Amino acid sequence: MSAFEPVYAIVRTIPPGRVMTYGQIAKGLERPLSPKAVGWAMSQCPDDVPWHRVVDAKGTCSRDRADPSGRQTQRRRLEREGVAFDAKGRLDLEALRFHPPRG
DNA sequence: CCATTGACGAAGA
DNA sequence: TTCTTCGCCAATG
Repeated sequence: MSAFEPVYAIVRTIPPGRVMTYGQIAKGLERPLSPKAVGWAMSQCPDDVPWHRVVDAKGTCSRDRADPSGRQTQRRRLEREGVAFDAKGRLDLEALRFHPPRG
């Protein structure tokens, strides 16, 4: 099993149509990591994690280097949940950012 | 152990 | 607003 389960646990709490950023997750952890570490964790997340609900701090989709198609997949999945993107391919973080309970 | 890479973030120009 | 630079933690060679 992965040592990043706390990261996956948080991502799994994000409801459909909502998003979180890598940095937000990183700081929200009981034992905080760097946003890069969270990105690495997500790169090998299990299949039951809604990875598409995690975007960068600018509200844009990620992964355009490893798998160019993945970026489209993420956007498609989010749009399917009702998330709207602007002309620059960004979403409204202030409105869509999910704030998980800390307990 | 050192250097490079990776689904990032904030600050400076 | 876009691009560059540095910092960050973990994995890989």
